Amino acid sequence: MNTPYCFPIDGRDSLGALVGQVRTEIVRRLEAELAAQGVGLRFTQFLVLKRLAVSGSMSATELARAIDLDGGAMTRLLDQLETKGYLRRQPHEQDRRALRIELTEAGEALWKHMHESNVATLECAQRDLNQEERDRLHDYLERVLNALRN
Amino acid sequence: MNTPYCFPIDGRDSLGALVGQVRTEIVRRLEAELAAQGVGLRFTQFLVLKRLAVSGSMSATELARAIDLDGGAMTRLLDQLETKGYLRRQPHEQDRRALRIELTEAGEALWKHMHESNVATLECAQRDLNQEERDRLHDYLERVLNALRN
DNA sequence: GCAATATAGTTGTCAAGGCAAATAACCCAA
DNA sequence: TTGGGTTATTTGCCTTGACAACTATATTGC
Repeated sequence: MNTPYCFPIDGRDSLGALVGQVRTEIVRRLEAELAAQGVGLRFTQFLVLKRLAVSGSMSATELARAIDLDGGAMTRLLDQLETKGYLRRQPHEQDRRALRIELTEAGEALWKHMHESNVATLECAQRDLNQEERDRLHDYLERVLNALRN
Repeated sequence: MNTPYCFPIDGRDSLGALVGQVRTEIVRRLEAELAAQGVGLRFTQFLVLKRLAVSGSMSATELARAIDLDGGAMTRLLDQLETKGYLRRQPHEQDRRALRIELTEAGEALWKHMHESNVATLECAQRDLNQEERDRLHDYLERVLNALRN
């Protein structure tokens, strides 16, 4: 019997589409949480401030790699956040090409404020997963990421 | 003893950043696979053709919702894929406002060709996960997605 | 030391996609 | 049936981010 067009369709979304949707929803939710707190920041801006708050000052390139963003986009993102007064470009001690991006007092204070939104969003996302499942999800995602990056 | 600036840092990337990076890498890998096959399509274009091939003809809005894309972006995406000859806009039988987007023969043929790239990419991504882990990863992601969407 | 190469940051350009407005058509209730 | 609200598609406008070119500085090989 001839069965044309018989692909192994699993009805499920493929991993690419699924992680894309999860990311979109996390971004949406976090930006909404921030807006509810009166903080008008986009997800990427949030990531920059978070990284600086968590890991401390670093160069623009290190920052760009840390949040997986293009260097050109980083320049303009730093412009925005510097204008808003949340960070400063300082000269790098060892490398005259590079910068040392550091949070201002206002940036530190903002992060303390945004931290709640961050926790709330992550908690909401993982609401239906127990601790063991959360750990496994994280583990699986990191293994997938490593596999993709070889 | 005073411990200023002691945030509960877990060293790990938060879920939002992690899924974002996974998605970026999957997109990158799939587009590279497609390019290696001589197919010059972007990830989103691929998603549209895949959805049509898997689920059959549907309206532009259904398509947009299925791949989580803005309606305006969908219009322009359909323009591109129609110009390339992979799909057709047909009038909708029941609803004169709507369209019935259907694959052309060329579109069907292209999907058969691209299917391999899709499988290869997913296999690469999940290379280090056994079947049980793959199922769990999928399950967790869908639960996270449902939690985020309420 | 010096030439060749690599890296940091900036800028211009472009495509993708989100949002809002406009138009057309549908649907429901009075 | 008709008026109000909703939905489908299209278009304009705008922001984000990728890529490439450029300058300045660092590093490496000889």
